[in-house]
Amino acid sequence: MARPLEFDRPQAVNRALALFWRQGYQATTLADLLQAMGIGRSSFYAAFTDKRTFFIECLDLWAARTLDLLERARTERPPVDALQDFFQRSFVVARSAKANWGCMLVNTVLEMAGVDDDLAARASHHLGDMQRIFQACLQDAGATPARAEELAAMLMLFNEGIRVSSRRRLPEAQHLQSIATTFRLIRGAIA
Amino acid sequence: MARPLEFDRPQAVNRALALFWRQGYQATTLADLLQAMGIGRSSFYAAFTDKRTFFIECLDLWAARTLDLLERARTERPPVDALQDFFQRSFVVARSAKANWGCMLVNTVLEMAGVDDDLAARASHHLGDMQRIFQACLQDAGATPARAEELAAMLMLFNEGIRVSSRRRLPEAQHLQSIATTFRLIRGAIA
DNA sequence: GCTATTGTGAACCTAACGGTACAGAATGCA
DNA sequence: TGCATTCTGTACCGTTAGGTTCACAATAGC
Repeated sequence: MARPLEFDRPQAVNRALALFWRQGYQATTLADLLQAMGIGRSSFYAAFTDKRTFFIECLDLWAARTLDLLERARTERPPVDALQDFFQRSFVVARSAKANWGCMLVNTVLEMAGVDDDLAARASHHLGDMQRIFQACLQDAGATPARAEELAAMLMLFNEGIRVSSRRRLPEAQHLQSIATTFRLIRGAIA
Repeated sequence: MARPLEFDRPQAVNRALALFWRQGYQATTLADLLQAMGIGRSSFYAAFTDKRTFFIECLDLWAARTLDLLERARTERPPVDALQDFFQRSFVVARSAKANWGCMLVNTVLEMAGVDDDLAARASHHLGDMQRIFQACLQDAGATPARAEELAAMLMLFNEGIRVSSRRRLPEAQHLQSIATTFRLIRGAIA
């Protein structure tokens, strides 16, 4: 038939995702995206419809990867260790990649609430999925369903908080300390 | 000499502040501001220099009011009650005013980090001031300085988290529950 | 090698942004 | 009443945003 795509789609999406993650939806212009992805305007619109649709694709991808990371950890370690590792790892990885941009879902909720409620709701929905995995882990660790639900809610609150805090360029030791303290409490509350 | 200002400056600032608080800096256009404030373009630029400068004025005002609220509560109630009331009140007020827009400082940190780092740093600085009051309250309540510092950090994390959570339009009971649970832990950790 | 098909780069479009210029209206003072 | 001062409404400006158009280039099938 005709020519194949000339650019590496997954790679281009990854580069754009990093931009959206760091700068948010509004502050990321099409020119930014095109330069980072190394493609032209028409290729972009042919492949991704428009900026907003593309942002949703990136957001969903970010969520899927994060949930997958969590689920994978759950099969490899004791459930609470998996959760604690999930938080710690997100800081270690962020530091080595110099990509301390928090949680894209949290960022999106705060940026878009009151501006584009559908986008905010979508991000919020993904956070709900995350919280459900938290709850499953805690239940696996022996918490009663009611207790697991309560602790999962607290853990999500902690997640939202530390992702904000991590964008404030505070000493990193504080964050690791907070994680340690929080999980000491969690472990105590399960028993 | 000449004419006095024809508009009510504090009122105009309040109305603009509400817009910035709800929509953030980028999503709030000059046209939005002018309409809400009920003034013309030239009056705006004569009185407030430009959009960014004006945003800083609103941000600082929001912070000053919040810190004042906190300090005032501190003189009227036992220190930990004052803190707990501060959080609870922010939800009660927000509900009655249908203004559940979280914390303008948290919103700004997340919106501007990586976009306008000076603005983000300014908001972060105000959060630091808040945290110092948390710490003072906890110390007044009998915590050792080291313990007060640790708990104040956790309380700031909780603040950042619940302000994100409050923009997700979740059932409000969950938030009041979280406040109660958190302060049960705090009180336990002081003793 | 010819052609139908499809991806691409560059020029272009409209709308909206933040910000400025300026004429005129409203005041205080003589 | 006349003048100097200053605040305000409106028109305007350059820039940039997201999005479209279209001619051309590159491929696969014959």
